[in-house]
Amino acid sequence: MKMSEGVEWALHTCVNLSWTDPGDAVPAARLAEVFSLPTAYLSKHLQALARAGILISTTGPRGGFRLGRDPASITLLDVVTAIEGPEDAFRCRQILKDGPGGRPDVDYRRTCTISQAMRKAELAWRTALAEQTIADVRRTVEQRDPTAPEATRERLR
Amino acid sequence: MKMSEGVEWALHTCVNLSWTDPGDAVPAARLAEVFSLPTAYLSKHLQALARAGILISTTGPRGGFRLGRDPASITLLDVVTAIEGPEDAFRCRQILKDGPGGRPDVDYRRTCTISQAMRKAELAWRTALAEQTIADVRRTVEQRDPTAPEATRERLR
DNA sequence: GCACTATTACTCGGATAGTACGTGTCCGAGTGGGCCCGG
DNA sequence: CCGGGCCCACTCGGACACGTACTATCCGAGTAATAGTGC
Repeated sequence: MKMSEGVEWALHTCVNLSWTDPGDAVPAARLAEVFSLPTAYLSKHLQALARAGILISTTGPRGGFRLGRDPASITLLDVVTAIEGPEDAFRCRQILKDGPGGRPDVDYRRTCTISQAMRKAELAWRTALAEQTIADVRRTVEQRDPTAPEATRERLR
Repeated sequence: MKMSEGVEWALHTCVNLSWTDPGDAVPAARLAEVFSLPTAYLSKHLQALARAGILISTTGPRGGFRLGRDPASITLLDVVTAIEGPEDAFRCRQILKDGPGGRPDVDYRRTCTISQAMRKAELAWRTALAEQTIADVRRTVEQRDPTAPEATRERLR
């Protein structure tokens, strides 16, 4: 069970973008060079964020990516879901259907006790992610390093 | 981010084994045919459970797998960790090291704010898994289908 | 000086290879039971 | 009848292919700024 490292890239990028002027778009190449990331691959992940409405992409000169809405309304769950997709990590294959007494018309993803237990845990995970926003992260970073906003802002200019 | 389906197999198998006599071992082939699973592949996962001490394996005639300890002391987290490994789904690659002001001697897996936020969520997930045991699942199943214990017991004889 | 237009450089976007991990399978080592033989 | 030893079938365990999903890259479509031109 491995999460795409694109999630890490996406989160850092969103925080960085939250320090720029809301109207200004930053090209993927600029965002990538901050962490020495492969530009094209980061771009691929940013496209996913754009499809989810987290970012807004603009083509042409002076184009690039900018935040699609207020950082306080972008949860970590939003970003993770945009990159990883909406499916749960634990997929109930409903093996009870192939077992004794298995009914083809029953949705064991809901009725199977084990499936329920695993879904309960994943719900706790998703809840914890949904409780934290990009704005929360940004605020914590600023408290630890007050120079970060201006430095990042200058770097992405 | 996809969890191995071996987790599902392992959990069902552990519950089934909890209904058999503690002293009796059940071969992997018998355990597999209950859900029409590929024997060799299930066996591979059961080996992992045995290495973790969740199951005890016995070779030779009348051999097989049996629970290594009381079902009440086997948490879902134990099983998941045995199959999936101890690593977190989110692996901080410490991209801050390659960013501006990155220090090579700093462990950003602990200091990075984003890493901390993701770890917080995974901790919630692990906690939820650790709160549920094989005995809990077994009890719920028995309440819904009182015939399950004896039926399974007979099937694995 | 100003408006319009054609050019041009810039950016995203999806289509295309490479790689690692999860999936699936097989055969050999080891073990315990059961049968045979002798006492 | 009983004990011991040998044989054999059974089971796990690790080593070996296959498929899928993540990683990485490239080139083309579209766009907006810009420079040039005519009025």
